Amino acid sequence: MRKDGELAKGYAPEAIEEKWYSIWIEKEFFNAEIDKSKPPFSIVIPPPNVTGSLHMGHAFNNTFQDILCRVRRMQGYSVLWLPGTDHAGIATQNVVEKDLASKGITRHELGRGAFVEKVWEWKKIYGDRIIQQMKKLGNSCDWRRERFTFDEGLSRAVREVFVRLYKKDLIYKGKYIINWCSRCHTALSDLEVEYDETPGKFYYVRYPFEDGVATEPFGDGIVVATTRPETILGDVAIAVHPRSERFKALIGRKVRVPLSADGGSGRVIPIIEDNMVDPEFGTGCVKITPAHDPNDFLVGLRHDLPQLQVIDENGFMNEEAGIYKGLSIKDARARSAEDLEKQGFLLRTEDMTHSVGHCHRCNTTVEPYLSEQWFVRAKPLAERGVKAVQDGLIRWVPEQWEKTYFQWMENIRDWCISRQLWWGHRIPAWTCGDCGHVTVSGTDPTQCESCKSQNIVQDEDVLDTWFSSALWPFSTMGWPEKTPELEYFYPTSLMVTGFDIIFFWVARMIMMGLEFMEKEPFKDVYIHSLIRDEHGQKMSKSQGNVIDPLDMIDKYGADALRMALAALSTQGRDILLSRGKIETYRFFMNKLWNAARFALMNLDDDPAKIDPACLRLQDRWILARVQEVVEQETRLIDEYDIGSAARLLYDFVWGDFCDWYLEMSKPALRGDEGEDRKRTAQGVLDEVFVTLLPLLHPFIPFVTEELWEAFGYNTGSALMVAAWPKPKGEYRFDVGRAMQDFQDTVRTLRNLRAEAHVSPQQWMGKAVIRAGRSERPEAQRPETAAALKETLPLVSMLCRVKEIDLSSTSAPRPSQCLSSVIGDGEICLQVGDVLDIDAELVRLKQELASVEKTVAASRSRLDKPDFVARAPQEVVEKERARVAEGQAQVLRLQENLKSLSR
RNA sequence: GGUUGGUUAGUUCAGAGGUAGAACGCUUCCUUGACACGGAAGAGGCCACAAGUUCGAUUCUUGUACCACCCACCA
Repeated sequence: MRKDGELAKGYAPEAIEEKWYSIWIEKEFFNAEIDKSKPPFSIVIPPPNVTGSLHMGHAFNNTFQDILCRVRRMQGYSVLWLPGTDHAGIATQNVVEKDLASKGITRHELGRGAFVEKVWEWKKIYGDRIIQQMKKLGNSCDWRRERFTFDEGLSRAVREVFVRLYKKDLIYKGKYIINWCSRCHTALSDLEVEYDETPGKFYYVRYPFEDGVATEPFGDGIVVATTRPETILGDVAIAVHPRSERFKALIGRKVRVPLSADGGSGRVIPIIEDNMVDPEFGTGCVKITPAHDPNDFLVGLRHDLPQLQVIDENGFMNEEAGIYKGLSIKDARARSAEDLEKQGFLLRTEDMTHSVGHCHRCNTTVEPYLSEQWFVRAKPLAERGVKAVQDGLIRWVPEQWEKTYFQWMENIRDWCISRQLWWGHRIPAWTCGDCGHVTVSGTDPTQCESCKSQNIVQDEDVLDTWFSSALWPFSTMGWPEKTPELEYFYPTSLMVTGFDIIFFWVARMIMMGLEFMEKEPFKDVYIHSLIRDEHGQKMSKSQGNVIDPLDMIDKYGADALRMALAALSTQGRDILLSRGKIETYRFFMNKLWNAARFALMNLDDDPAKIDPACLRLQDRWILARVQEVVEQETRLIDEYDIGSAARLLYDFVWGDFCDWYLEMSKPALRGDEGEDRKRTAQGVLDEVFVTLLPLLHPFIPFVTEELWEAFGYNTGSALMVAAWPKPKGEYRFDVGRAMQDFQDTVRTLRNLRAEAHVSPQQWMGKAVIRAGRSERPEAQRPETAAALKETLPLVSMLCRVKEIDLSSTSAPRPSQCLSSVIGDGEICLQVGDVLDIDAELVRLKQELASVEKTVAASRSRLDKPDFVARAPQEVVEKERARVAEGQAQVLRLQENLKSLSR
């Protein structure tokens, strides 16, 4: 049953969005069922952090996935879109700590247990909030299956993976130099460090020879350039390049460290040779500080040097630093420089820039720090990951990202997975207080597996949050159990995410999926670009340039936001978003709404039928266009080209359908062309909407669902579960060219009118279309003449011309008219005394010049024998037709000029 | 140092080997029986630069410049 004329004049999203969302939930349309009669389609959502609220990046990412899920559902797939959230170790711990700090509490005052309780409380509030926000967007996730990376099932999966990797010797513990954030008080993986070019200083420091023997060309010591004089206290050697003639004589000699912990004379250290030294850089000699520099650490291992730590985990000088103890790194640097200078060891300083690592969560300078950590041996896992992509098991879209992935995977380094935090999966390893053996176990052990002692203590550390995210595609479906979900929905069909987490997440999911499921975690991985503000800046709270998706939904509706994000998306370029751009798509919603309103005002209760005999040019054209759109839309979606898919619908609805077809359908719908024509025009409207609404639904689910109901199409069920349209052969009419000519005619006539500044109130005159020049048969288009004849009343209506005649070009030309050539004919608009002869002469001359130019261009092409011989026949023909038509137009324009000048 | 992407209208961006498109902004006109969240007309571009391939390059290739991004190194 149609809602006859009940539609409000303007589209109001707030009234319908909530209503439809609860209906969809109530009817269980989002529920994924294991249905072997249908092909599966599955996506696991990139789980947002529980720390904050939904931002534009989430909205974009989710819109993309929802569009794909809704299309596949309509295409008959059994769709699983599995939602959830991430516990986000450091990020969440930081937020909660900050919150506590505002109340004057530290986590240490609370203790580990109570603190973790607090974080859980936080998670409950903010985790729920972000889920609510996803629902407002219209996400069609199966909410029954919502998971959390730190929930019971997933924690079990994490432990299982840890134990299995440990047993395979793919996880190990060791004392290595790692990235340390002294504020977060934890180790970081290489990926969690962001490097910035920072101004610094080179300190040129002299290390005197221990034996006091001066040696040319060095004098009584050698000079080393360093940016970190505070680490001199931790020096254990000086290294030079082995094949450097200049330094050869020095190898094996000893120097004295120019600073000491007690203020006296420094330790004696050897001069060694190592390939790591670049003889061209700095002074050609490097001080070796294994405990505070990653390269020096490796040199130290090669030469069996001691690891002397002088900086502690809080970023202060430690016991070993003696008189410097307690100074911050910054203060110690100044103080060492001062002392070196006083004692004549500092020769000079030099300004320079170098890149300095910062914690990507809190921006504190990251220190290389020596400590015991857990690592994943990444190489064997990465090799399988590379092979899977090479074998075509996983397809990257756009393809270029494959290269980025390979480069990283082929140079992968071991992954530091332990974090000195409280919020996260605790490492399932127990160290024996008696024998020192480490017991790693899936269930909490009561005794040491080696000596059976009960004196065992669990490792304090937790796992990197990405460790659990890496398991997301299968842990969410019940692994390590063999569940029906895994069997039916794994591997997932598609992963949708941003390029910023290819290494953090995508690569690691691939490695873990292959290792534990023996199958790739997803078949396609779509990498989208990032959302920025209208000036191309990253959106951030501190910059104040954040556009909150929830605000936008409140203001413009979820559909407008979704359509904007979809239509603005392009491959390989960031999306610059602004409120104005979203508003554009809000206007589109209103346009669609009003087109539907117009249709409903003109449709009767009983369905109209199309009588093929009553179809006119515009009907055939729009029906044929709809079939093309169905075809293209389906193809674009399959190619994940969501941007083009959205723009195609936008342009079709606004341009072809509203601007042209609806206007042209008005006389028939009014009944001006008889009852049969009215019924057929109604049938065409019906046909367009019944096809168009399903195509639009994945992008703008709310408004289309409302309209589907208003049109009465929802017999039995909702649009959300309607079938995806297929092109209909009976509507493939070949009328594109004729319609094009019709449109050109209308546009030209309107243009003439606008040029003459004649308003419709002032005057509705007569126009004559002169067409069909017999002496130029190659430039003739009989189908156009026929079509124009049929649609002449429409030309008159659209151009607001009272009277219109179609005549032959051999017929006499009307007097006192504006004219313009079109095709092989011309359009004359009789304007009577209003005609400004001088202005018209100028205009005609311009038109003549432009036609002559195109004719000349085509001619020069045709004059080249190579062109005629080598260009495809149809291109040559086109040029010939262009010349012929142009020549006809030149003649006509010359005639007109002559008759006007008289 | 290396990788990848970008350079098209005032702005933001599509685009395709065969005469350059949209949105927003701008100018003029129009409250016409769906829509002023609208309609009509218009102005506005050596498609960054250079060479090559081609009958033909804004489109393909290679360089150059500039802008982004990422990776590595930085004593």
